[in-house]
Amino acid sequence: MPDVKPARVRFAPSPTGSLHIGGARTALYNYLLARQTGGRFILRIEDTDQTRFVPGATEQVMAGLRWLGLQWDEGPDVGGPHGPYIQSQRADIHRAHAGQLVEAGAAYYCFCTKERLDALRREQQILKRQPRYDGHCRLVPPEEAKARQAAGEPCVVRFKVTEGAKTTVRDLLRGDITVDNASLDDFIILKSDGLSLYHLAAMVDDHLMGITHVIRGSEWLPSLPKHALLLRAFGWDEPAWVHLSVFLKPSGKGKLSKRESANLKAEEGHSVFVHDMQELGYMREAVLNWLALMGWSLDDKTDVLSLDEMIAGFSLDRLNPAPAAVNFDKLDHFNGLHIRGLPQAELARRLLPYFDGAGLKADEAALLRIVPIIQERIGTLDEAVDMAGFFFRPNVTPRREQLIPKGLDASSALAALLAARDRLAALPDLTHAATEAPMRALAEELKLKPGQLFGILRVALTGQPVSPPLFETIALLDRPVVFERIAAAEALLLGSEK
RNA sequence: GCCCCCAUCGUCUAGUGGACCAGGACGCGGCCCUUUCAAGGCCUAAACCGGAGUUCGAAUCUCCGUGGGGGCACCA
Repeated sequence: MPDVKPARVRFAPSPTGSLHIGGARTALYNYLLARQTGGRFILRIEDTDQTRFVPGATEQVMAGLRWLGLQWDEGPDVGGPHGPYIQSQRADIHRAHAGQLVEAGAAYYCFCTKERLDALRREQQILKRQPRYDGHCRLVPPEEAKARQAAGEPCVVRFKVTEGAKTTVRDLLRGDITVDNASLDDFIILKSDGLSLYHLAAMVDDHLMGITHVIRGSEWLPSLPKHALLLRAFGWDEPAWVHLSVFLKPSGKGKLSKRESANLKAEEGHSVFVHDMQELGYMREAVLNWLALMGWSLDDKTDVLSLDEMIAGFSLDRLNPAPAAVNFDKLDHFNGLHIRGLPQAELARRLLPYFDGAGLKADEAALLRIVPIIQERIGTLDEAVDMAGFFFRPNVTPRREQLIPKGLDASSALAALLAARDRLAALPDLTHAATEAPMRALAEELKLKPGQLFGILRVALTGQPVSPPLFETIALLDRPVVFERIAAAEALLLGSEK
């Protein structure tokens, strides 16, 4: 194992929506490192901006992680030695640390109004300069600032970025990243409402929670120097920084956006949200496998991995820093692979909710009987309902034209159907072994291709042109049902020509 | 506009100076199997962004372009 020291890592989403695949992949990598090293996986909710708070989002994120099987060791609901794990409940801690920086001269109170700041920004935009704070309140004498702050004058706390210097931070995937401090402005760490901004809150909490590795999205890369500066001002050690690449749209052109992905689910049965995955018939194993391989690889050929195998084989230095376009075809492929890899009883168990959801009275025992004939022909779990729902419906409703194979007309199809019925009726048992030979012989007698005869029966018995193999299907249907459905098809073929 | 990051088949990736006329996977095309649909097997097409260096030798190192992405809030 490359990392022998137990890692303490965190997944720190803001409660602004449901868990999406980008967040899930970040959570996964954090989880893998924690499990591999015998460390701890911490869930922390970053809700310092109440204006963006979405009710229920925290629960949705937790549900998504649980569904994926990424259970956290410390978090809002399970607690832990470094709580609370909801950032808004740590406001006092953040405020005290901001005060500490002010005392140390590393930060200062800023009384600039929104109006002044807006005007400043506009001016800078017109001059085509990078918008940044001009350091106006740096000039307020500390005693005066303290007095004004104490008197209740609205103010924020800004971090004092040393001018004329450069800041270098090491990212595990990208090496040293150096920026000119001039490109950083004196950023705000505490808002006028007394709540911390992300930069301060995250660094204080990471330190207090003993975080050893910060694995997060690359959208944080530009503010990495700020975080390092903050940590250094406190005199704290830096964690190992790992900035993951973003996910791109399937076309590879542009970032995967939630808004643009809204139609995905309805239009092509895919979704960027973990909460949709189960409904769409995906298995957690497949989603995990798919996600893991977008940005990480075990070696040059392994593509099927269980969560345990990922834990065993994960390595930070096999992470890929380049952005990855998501490929839903590949998710489908993995899903099929994992479905086929499931023990039959387990697949039956997992299929049950989909039949329930479709209002079909299936049970595990019945599903277990049909699993052998559908397991290798479904790509998603919900497809089992389309494929085998007819087993659980009282009757089927074939379309008349589907009962008539290419090259035949209604009367010859009918004749074939009735002949097949008579042969089947003569058999004591409708097992696969008993039915196939007579049906093949019949086809030959009627000068039909086997597929033509079988097609008529298939549509009559299942109501659909695509189904599990015919003789296995007949064997699983109750005998009376077979003849009822044939009779119904007969009636349909006898009916009006159009 | 400024700052930062990234760059191998259409896509996900392997590749850490010679073992690469670049390997695997998805997808595509073809063949086989076949009662539909799948699954499975076999095969084909398909890439080192460009240009300068460094080196006996570069997909691998450096620089410059170009392209893509991210970021520049009292958001996270």
